[in-house]
Amino acid sequence: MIADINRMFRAFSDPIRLRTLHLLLDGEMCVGDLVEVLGVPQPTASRHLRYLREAGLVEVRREGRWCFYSLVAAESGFHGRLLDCLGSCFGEVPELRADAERAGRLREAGGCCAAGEER
Amino acid sequence: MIADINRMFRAFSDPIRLRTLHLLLDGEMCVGDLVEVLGVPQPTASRHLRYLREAGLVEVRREGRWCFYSLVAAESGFHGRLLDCLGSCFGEVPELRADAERAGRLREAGGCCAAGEER
DNA sequence: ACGCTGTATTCGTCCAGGCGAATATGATAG
DNA sequence: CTATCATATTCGCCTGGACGAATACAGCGT
Repeated sequence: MIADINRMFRAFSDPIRLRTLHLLLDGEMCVGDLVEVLGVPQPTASRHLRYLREAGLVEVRREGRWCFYSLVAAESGFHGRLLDCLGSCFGEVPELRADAERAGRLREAGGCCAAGEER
Repeated sequence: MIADINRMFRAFSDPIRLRTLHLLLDGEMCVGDLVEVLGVPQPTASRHLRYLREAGLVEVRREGRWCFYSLVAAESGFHGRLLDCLGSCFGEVPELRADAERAGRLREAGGCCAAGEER
C-alpha cells in the first residue's frame, strides 16, 4: 500500500526521529538514555517514539520500569534500503556522529538503568 | 545539513510526489503528460513539481511552451539510495506499476507535445 | 495586437503534526 | 498503601503544507 510507504517516509522526515533511528542502529536504548543523548524533553522523545512505533520502524521491550526501544528488522525491500541509509550514508553527518559518540560514552557508563546495578 | 535530509525525505512523503518521481525514472516528461498520467488537476501537479524542484530532486528544461521535468542525478549517497528505492523496491507497488504502464502508452502515442508534430 | 495553449502562482480553507506544560499510568521500593 | 521513578498521554497553541478555484504569466500562431 502506497500509504504505508508514505508513513514510513514521514517517519524519517523529522530531525529528532532521524537521530533516534540512527542511535538505535547501535542497539536498543531505554527512553531515559535517548532523552539524555538527544537533549530533548522526555515527553517529546516519547511522542516521536510512538510515531516510529506506529510506522513499524521500532519496537518496545519492557523490563521493569524501563522501556527499551530497538529497530524492527526490515521486512520489505525499501524498508531495508532506508535502514541502509542510516548506517552507510549518514555516518558523515556531524550531528549524527556526535549523537553516536555521546551514546557510546553513555553505554560505557551503563546508562540510566545502571544506577545501583552492578554489571 | 540534517535539515536538507529532512526536506528530501518530506519530498518522498506524499503519494503524488512519489508517483511523479517514479514516473520520471523512465525519462523526462512534460507537465501535461504528468497531469494526464497522474489524473490530478494541473495546478496540483505544478505545486508538487515545485516542491520536488526545491528539494533538489528534479530539474526543468523549457522547450517552447512545454516544461520537461527530469530527475536530478544523485550527488549524495543517501540521495542515490532513495532513487534506488524508486527503481528496485517500488516496482511491486500496484499503483506505481499502473502509472508506468499508462506513461508507456502515452510515450508511444507521442504525449501531449506530439499533437501536430510529425516524428 | 490578439487569442490560445501550457504552466505557474495566489488565495482561502483545512488538517496533520510539532511544541511545552501539565497530568496520567505502570512498576517497583519501602 | 504510599511514594517514587520511568514512561506515556492530554491539552492548547501554532506552523507547514495539501486542496480546489481562480487567476497570472509566457510562448507561439495568426
